[in-house]
Amino acid sequence: MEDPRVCDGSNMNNALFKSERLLCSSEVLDSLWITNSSPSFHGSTSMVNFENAESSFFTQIDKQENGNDDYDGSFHQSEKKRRLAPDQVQFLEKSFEVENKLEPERKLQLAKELGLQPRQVAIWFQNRRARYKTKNLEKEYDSLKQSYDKLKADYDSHFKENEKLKNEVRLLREKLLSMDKAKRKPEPLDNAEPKKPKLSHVSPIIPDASSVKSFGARPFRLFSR
DNA sequence: TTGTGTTTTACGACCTC
DNA sequence: GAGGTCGTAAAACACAA
Repeated sequence: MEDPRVCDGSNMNNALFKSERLLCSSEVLDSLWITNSSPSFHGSTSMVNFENAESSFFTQIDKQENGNDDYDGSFHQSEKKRRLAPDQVQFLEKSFEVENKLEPERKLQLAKELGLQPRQVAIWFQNRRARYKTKNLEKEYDSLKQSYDKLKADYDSHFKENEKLKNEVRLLREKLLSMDKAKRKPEPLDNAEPKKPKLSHVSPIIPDASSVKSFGARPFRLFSR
């Protein structure tokens, strides 16, 4: 199996991520963790390259600040679904590369760093694992299909060869048979009577005339006196 | 602009440890 | 019981017409 900490480029919109996604090591993530007390994604200075997701980031932060540590039941009902900001996604991707499972402590830390609900982080990891699995299955399918195609090509080629050889055997057998026939039955000479087969060794079924005559000359008598 | 296909976020049901 | 997968709904997004 492939290392789950791969960079598969699912975040296609983020050029920054594209350029960094080849660095699949824990150092990558470590470099993203902010060691001082201020969360790395709080404040406008951290918001670069938001493209179309402009408003979501602030909304997420607001939610986190108003909510408690974990899932706020009213959150999903009152708010519309919003995409995470590219920066948040990038950070989560890096974290996923390091470890695709999420321990509670890490979940809380990521949530704090990103200004998200811990539940959102958990769900993001769940979905990310699902995407990873799907991608892996596709890869596996492609590889299996390749093997199958190769095997089938081999089989077809061997099948053809086999048919060819079988045909060759048939022709040779026919040739052999006709040669054998020719040996047993040579061509008759012109104007010659065909020879009768010799039947000397065969007992005659019908007795000849002489034996019948002698039998009749001497009448059979059962009781002689 | 709109219809449509794809991706992402979020959740419930169920499973495993 | 916590956290996992799986299936799915729905919002967000991309893009052709």
